[in-house]
Amino acid sequence: MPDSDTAAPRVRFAPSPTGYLHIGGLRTALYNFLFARRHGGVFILRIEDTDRSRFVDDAEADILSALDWSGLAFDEGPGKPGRVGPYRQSERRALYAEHAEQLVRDGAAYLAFDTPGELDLMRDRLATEANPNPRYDATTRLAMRNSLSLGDEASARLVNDGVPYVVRLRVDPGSDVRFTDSVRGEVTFSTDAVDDQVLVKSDGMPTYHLANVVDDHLMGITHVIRGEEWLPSTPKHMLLYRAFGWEAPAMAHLPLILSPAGGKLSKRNADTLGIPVFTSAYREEGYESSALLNYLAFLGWNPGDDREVYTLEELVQVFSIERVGSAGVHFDVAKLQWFNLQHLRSVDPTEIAARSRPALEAAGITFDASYTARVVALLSERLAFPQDLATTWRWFFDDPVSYEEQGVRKRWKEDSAGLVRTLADRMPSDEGFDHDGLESVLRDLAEERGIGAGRIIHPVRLAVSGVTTGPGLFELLVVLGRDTCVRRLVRAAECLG
RNA sequence: GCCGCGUUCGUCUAGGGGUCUAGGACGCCGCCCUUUCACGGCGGUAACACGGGUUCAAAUCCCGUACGCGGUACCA
Repeated sequence: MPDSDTAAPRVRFAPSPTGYLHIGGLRTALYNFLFARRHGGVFILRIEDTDRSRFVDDAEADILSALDWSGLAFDEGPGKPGRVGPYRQSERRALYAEHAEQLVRDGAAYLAFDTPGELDLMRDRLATEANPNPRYDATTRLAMRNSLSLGDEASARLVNDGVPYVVRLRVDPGSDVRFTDSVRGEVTFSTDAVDDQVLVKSDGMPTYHLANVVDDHLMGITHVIRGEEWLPSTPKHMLLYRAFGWEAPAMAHLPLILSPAGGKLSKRNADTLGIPVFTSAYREEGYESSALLNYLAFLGWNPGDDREVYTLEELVQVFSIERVGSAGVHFDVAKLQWFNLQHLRSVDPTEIAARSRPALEAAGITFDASYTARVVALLSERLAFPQDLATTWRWFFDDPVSYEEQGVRKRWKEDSAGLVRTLADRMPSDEGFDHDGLESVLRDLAEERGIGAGRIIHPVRLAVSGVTTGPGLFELLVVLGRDTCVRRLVRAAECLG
């Protein structure tokens, strides 16, 4: 329906299966998704697997499952055929070859026979302090082995002899390439600074530059939304569109996600700071996908008002590419965790309980769905992650094995053991074992002894939980149940004296 | 080195010439909730990189410098 409307945008997320889905990649996918949904357009997933030397076998499966987990459903892509497939570049080789041939015929590209060794030699020869990275361009190409320097007959002979070659874009210096970027405005590059980019590698595979332009055109992509690392190669793409005589899609280059330590978020400078770089790790750490997406959406974009907590559906309603910022953004786990807390609040306790099961069982706790759900409900907004039940809140499942030292020093007095024992003796029977019943028993005891309620409340909390923090005392006692409470009170009285 | 992009509290940001003694959120700190608390309420800390212009008026426009980031591959 939307794809039959020519006015509807078509966007794509085009990851390379050279690794698992990076968190920055997820954000790029998210912005593409939001843009497509916001404008009633089509969101396409395209696998850019043209680098067979860096190909990772299960990367595509990881990308697919990460997208599925986060709810970024694509309309067309591998396993979801559309009219412009296939959606894996390795399955589109013939298309690139045809187009590369066309460029060569038109004189916009040429054949180059230089071996990797020869290229190194050229760079070594030409490299100076002032120019450490010599380019293969108009200033150097005539000194190299290509169809321009050798002539058509000579190069045809080489091709016939089976000499490997690449196809390079012929970039004419002396002009400017100008385009409007939706997030940065007008951007200009001089063709003097653009090299004769390789379009087809000697293994016959296209490079990203060729494949991306050919596919975006053939797939009817109207808006290219990608990371800023692509900005410097955009002039090459523009030159290609021009050479093919095609209209270029609108461009939007997203600010990069930076590590708090500086630089792109990578395994090296992020993992060590506790910031996972792969999407799957966020799932494993117990994040809500909606919270991750919410956080990612706000990394480089904001709706312009003070509201920050949004579901994916709500983000679709307010997203606009114009409000995307242009400066690099630092990843902040603390804020992500806050978003997670916000999102977890709206998840049903039964569901959270179910999700905590693996962690509880790994901790040796026998899973009890209804009891766990009651604990979750009691903890409500205090619970940051389902698996925290097995750590921070473990005492809801196992008797405390120790008592927080500082808490004992501060709250456990000479009379505590006696008070706790007395309370254990007076624990109401099953019918009276509720919030009010417990409170009156405790307060009566305080009054009887002529002491403040806190004198009993604090030791009791310590006795049953081992710590000094948690939900309201009476509510938690009710959840723990009479037998557990009595047992823990008596035990604490013995241990702490 | 060269090319490009960027620069408002520690972080994410609002701001698009006067309403800015710069607002919000996270974090942090304090107080309150006389039962706790990582919850909640209240309050606080903290920023327009620097230098020149333009203008009656600049965080907002222009130039330069510094700094950061990206690119500079037969990787994407």
